[in-house]
Amino acid sequence: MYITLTKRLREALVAHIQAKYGEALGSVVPNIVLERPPKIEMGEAASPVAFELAKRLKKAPRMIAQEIAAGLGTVEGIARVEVAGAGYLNAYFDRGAFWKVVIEPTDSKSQTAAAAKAKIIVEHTSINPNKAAHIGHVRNAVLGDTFARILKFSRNRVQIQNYIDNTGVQVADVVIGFLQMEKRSPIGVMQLAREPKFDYYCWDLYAKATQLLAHDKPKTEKLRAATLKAIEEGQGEDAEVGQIVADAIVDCHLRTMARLGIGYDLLARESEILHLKFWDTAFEMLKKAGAIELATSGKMAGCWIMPWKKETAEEQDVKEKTGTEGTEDAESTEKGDEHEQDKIIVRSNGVVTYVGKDIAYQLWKFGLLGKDFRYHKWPNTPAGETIWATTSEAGEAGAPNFAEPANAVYNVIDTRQAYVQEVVAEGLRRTGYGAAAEKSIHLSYAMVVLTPRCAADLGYELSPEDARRPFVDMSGRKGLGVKADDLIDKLEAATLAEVHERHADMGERWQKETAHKIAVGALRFFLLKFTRNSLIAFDFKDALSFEGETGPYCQYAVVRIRGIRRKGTETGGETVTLSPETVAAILAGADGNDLWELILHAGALDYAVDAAIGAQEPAFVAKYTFQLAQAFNNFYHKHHILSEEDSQKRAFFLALCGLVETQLVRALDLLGIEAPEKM
RNA sequence: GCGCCCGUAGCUCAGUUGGAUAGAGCAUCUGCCUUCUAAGCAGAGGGUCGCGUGUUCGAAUCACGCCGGGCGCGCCA
Repeated sequence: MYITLTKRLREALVAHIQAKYGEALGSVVPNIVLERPPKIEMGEAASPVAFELAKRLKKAPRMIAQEIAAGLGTVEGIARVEVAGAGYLNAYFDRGAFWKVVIEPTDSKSQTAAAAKAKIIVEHTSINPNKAAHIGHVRNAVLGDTFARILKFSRNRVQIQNYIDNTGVQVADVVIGFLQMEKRSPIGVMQLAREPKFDYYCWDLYAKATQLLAHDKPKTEKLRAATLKAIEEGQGEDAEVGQIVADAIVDCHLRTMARLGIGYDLLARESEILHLKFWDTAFEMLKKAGAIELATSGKMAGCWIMPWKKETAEEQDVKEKTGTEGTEDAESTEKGDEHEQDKIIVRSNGVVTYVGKDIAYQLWKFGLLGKDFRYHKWPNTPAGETIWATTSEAGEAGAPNFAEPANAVYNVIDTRQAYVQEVVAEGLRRTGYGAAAEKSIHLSYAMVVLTPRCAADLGYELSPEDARRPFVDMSGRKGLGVKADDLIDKLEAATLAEVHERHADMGERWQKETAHKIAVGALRFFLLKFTRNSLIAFDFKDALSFEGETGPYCQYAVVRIRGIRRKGTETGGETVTLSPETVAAILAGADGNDLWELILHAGALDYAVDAAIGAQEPAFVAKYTFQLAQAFNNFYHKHHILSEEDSQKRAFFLALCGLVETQLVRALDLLGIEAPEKM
């Protein structure tokens, strides 16, 4: 609701300013900034636009503000506009009218509007299927899942894809571990893959394998290359074991993520990108468009590369005109070789790199490749879920239209891959799809790292240099990291102990379910409260905290409301109808400010969601949720709802509780958090 | 060396695109459970927004330069 009013106000201001000062301003449209004033006494929305106009009109800002305030006329839902300070325009909402809109249950007509919106793809998780998921992977999945929920809330049609690199080096290393180091047969691996915690087994094996492979480089390079080639081509025991490992690990990842309420629509597998010749098609497109070229000399001779220079289009124009392009003698430039940043797309042995495959995949997402996968239902999905996967065998009927071109694609990938992601987008651009390149959005985030102390707690011996550093990277190769399932287990144990203490009378199953919800709330909120750019230095103490700015705090506010409403319906059944006048009277003046601020905040979820999408920042919704819970707790302590003497006031309080509950539950749902009935 | 990100309270972080007196949580200290669940609330202390110079009515926010930290730059992904 907040966004509706500010939008209306902005439009009115633009129209009025254009009409009144249009001539003096010429074609310049002033930037109408609307902000929240620091105090509620100053209104709900304010604009400093008069300051900007003052320059052009050569008049005092306060004078201009007064003129605007006087001439603006009425705006629906806004009671009045006042001038404050040196020239601020402060708008005061009609509190009663706001309440009336916000308290009405939202109708279902928004559902029909959803169908009209364009399709958006969110790709997230995309963990190499060769080991257990760690907390860094969970940050990726939680960010992607939450952003997808936010997009859906804003009535977009969202398809969630999880890219499975089942033919990469990481899988190859584990295959080497099983076949060469442990001398297992494919059947032996298959049996092992059915055991619980297969992902944990691979976690250790992968660390061992890379360690061993690092010892004897020349020999292992060959072994690795051969294994990788066999896997890519789908030939022999290597490929067989690779398939077994990748599929089983994907199952593990799906189960882990399902614990956190994270699901997928499609598993897009790299093997199909290869086998269905997606790359071959993309390769032709890139060559035809001149996006890539065959290097004939230098160290990259024989490779297909994408020439790459970090410069803007204008700079390129200048270069073309001045003719500084084409200094081919590499000797003269030596280290500062401008080809140093050229990106290899196809290796000299003819094998395409990850970037190439990703370009093909990205082209497909936008419906530009002219090909499609075949699909089948993924077996062994977690209970209640239907997940489709690509296949190169016969497809299964009933798959959603995955080939429908996306209007926008969000790829949730950590910030270290920013450069490679740029290359992928550039690939689209140079193939002639600039619009798709613009809509190809890298939703980047900083890593989750460990404090040296945390790493020590996990039992890892740090090298002296690592111990001196502020943080330690998690590393699959080193086997260093906080495994997702371990952390969730730990959280569930901690919450269960607490729930048991508080509700010993409840059944065991109920206690476990409640503990689970709280654990998920704690973990998801912990990962979402940081903005994407912020490095998370993981610490068990913070992650296991249930107080303050945490998920359980937000859940607790809902639980309190439910308790009140439960007791309210038990004790008194009197129904009191609230008149708009009564509400307006309650909210009027300074006495009503606190209540009004709570209502205002409850009605500003749309604004938070809008800002979150605009900035691609799920943390905004987490912040909103916490603040709403905080505002409610404040209200809760100030007013005793059920013992309120005035029946009109009590009815209002109860209605307000209902409003806050609705909005909190919605906001929490966007974060993938469910509030329990009691906790 | 080049490129990207960051530097805000003791610690961990917000700060919605340049706005009014810089905010939370944790930690510390002081109060509040016979009243709707204390996973809570109220209050206190704690700041040269890394440093400097600019841009302008106005800068934590923008530009440039330093200082300090992280990441990326492989025929890995």
